[in-house]
Amino acid sequence: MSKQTGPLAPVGLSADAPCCPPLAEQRLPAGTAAVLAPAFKALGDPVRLQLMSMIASAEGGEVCVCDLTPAFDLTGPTISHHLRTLREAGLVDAERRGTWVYYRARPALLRQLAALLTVVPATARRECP
Amino acid sequence: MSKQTGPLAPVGLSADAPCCPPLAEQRLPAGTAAVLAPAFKALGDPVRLQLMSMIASAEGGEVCVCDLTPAFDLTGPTISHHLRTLREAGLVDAERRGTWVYYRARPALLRQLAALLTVVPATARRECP
DNA sequence: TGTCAACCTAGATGCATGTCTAAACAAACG
DNA sequence: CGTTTGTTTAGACATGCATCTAGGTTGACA
Repeated sequence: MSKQTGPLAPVGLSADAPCCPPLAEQRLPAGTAAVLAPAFKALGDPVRLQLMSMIASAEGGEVCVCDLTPAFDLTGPTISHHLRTLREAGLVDAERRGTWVYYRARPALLRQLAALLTVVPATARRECP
Repeated sequence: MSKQTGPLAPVGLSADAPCCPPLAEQRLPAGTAAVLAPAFKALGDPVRLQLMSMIASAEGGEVCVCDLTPAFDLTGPTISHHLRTLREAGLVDAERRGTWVYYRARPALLRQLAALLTVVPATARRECP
């Protein structure tokens, strides 16, 4: 295969569940767990968590790889590998424009993960307006 | 991160940040990433994600291990290993009462992870109090 | 006290992952 | 057309992890 192995894995359920399937409210089906666990796993590395943060918080919504690489004491290929992991998890998206490649976050899946983790304990219920 | 790598690592920053340090708003410091990444990694396995859901959604806030084990096609030791992983990540807490061991969720860290993932798109900015 | 059940620990094994170097590919520039 | 720079792929190596079987610990109960 000359091109890509897993370009933009569409995750399968990001489209129809935009906001709130909370984890603490009912037992997670095995299928959903199998789909979402890889996303958590992708965030389970300090380097990738920082990369994700740098991409998500970037001005204009995107970052050049050339700005990401020098922020770590790692080689270019290693950063590229971590970016690919984030890409295959559906957390980011890449686009080449001329010499440089730009990464941007995919908020749909991020929102889904956040909603899943949202715990609303009965003792101290707290709502965002 | 100069603490211990031990069993119930108190995560070190769960107490003072109750609500909203969003990932997409500023770059995550390396230290914070190193502390939070293990929690995401712990959730990065389908079995543990389901265990976490079963614990967090349990009636009365706790579950007996004897109710968790038969829900999977895995041996007892394997379930115990996964529960230990969740425990060492600070996501759950265990207590022995008589013959059985009960697990309950620790909402502080869960809230922190959820807040971190909260994406605040510029089009619909949303602020917590 | 002895025995049984629930749960955990120890050690082994095969697969996955993080990192590197070397090399390939892509785009710009002389 | 060749060279230089940015980025990804390929392959290798060491470490980590999910799972198992076997054995240990704890508590209840006759």
